[in-house]
Amino acid sequence: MSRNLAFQLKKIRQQRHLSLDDVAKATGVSKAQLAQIEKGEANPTVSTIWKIAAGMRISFSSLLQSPTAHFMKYSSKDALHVDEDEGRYRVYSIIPYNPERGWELYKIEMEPGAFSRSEAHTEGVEETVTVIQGQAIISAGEMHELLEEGDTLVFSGHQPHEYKNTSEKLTILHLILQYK
Amino acid sequence: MSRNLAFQLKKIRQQRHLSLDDVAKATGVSKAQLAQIEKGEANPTVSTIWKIAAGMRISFSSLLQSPTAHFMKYSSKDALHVDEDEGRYRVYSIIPYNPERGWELYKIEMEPGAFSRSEAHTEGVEETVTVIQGQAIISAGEMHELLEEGDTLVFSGHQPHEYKNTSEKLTILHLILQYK
DNA sequence: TAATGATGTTTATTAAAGTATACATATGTC
DNA sequence: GACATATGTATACTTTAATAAACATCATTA
Repeated sequence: MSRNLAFQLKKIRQQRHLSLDDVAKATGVSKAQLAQIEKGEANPTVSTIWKIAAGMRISFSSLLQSPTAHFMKYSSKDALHVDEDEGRYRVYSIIPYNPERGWELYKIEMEPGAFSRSEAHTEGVEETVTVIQGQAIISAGEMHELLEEGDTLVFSGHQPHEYKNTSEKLTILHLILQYK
Repeated sequence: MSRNLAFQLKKIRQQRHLSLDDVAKATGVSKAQLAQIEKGEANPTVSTIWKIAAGMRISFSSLLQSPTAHFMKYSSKDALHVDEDEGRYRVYSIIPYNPERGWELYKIEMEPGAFSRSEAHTEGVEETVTVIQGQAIISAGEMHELLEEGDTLVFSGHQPHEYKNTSEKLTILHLILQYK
């Protein structure tokens, strides 16, 4: 996060051939703090960000947006997980939510017969479920669907919904939660 | 600025029927701090904003954007002004730059014969000049234009440009500076 | 009516953001 | 080579963001 700021500020400053003193004068933010920010070692307040954006005549987005390409590994070893249905329904967070991205990815393991029910999420949540292995019945509101290996279902999460493993083997799902 | 945050956070929290304790648990930000933020009495750090956005599953923009309608008076009495050409060329800031808006508005007063030259601004600046009273010659790069009362000229500010009052009376301009 | 629980506010403390100053390092210039 | 200027870095200090815990307020229920 402060990485973005660090990168963007330094980039803009150098594009304009300005020194830290120049920026300090233009924005009213101290040189020391600007240096910290550019090194990604600072955690500035909104008022500081405002002063920088205003002084540099740029928008927030151009300050906060991530540089460009990512190359980021999420290890399954680090994946947090939550159990339901007495440990027979297990949810692993693969990619956690990120305000820039707007969605998150889970892996779900369901023992034979395992079951989970979710209350309606907040408005504007869309669920995308893919069956990696096994099969499952997904219900949302009045709708029901049997999904087999390779099948994917998309539905609105703002209604109560259920996941059930109807097969005799372990079922594995990938679940993408997209927030409006 | 923290006004926006205050408004949006409270709105989202209430829409979802959550208490401050709920949000504190979901975001990892203390209840006291959340209360301060909602009252607009806080100046949170980016990491705090990140925690709120991530925990609430919302984007930055939805947290930082201004509520809706404004109703804001900028008094000419408060307008900062800068003089050039020995006080015969006067610039008044009417609406200061604001990162959300992306542009700013100036009033310029030029005594007869008054003159001002600007070096090239940073890339992506667009100037829009309207003659309120009198007349002026605007030059930008190789181009020249005589503007009379009611005329407006739009040009890129990333080249050296000049303003000159060629009339016998006080000339008044409105200048909008739009940043990319 | 007292008690319980849930919610927001206030207060005291700690951790860190922000500033100002001095320091180091380079790059000319006489 | 000494001096001056400009630029980024490190240090000491002040202010304040953030936390945790106690407190106030209100509703619901026994």
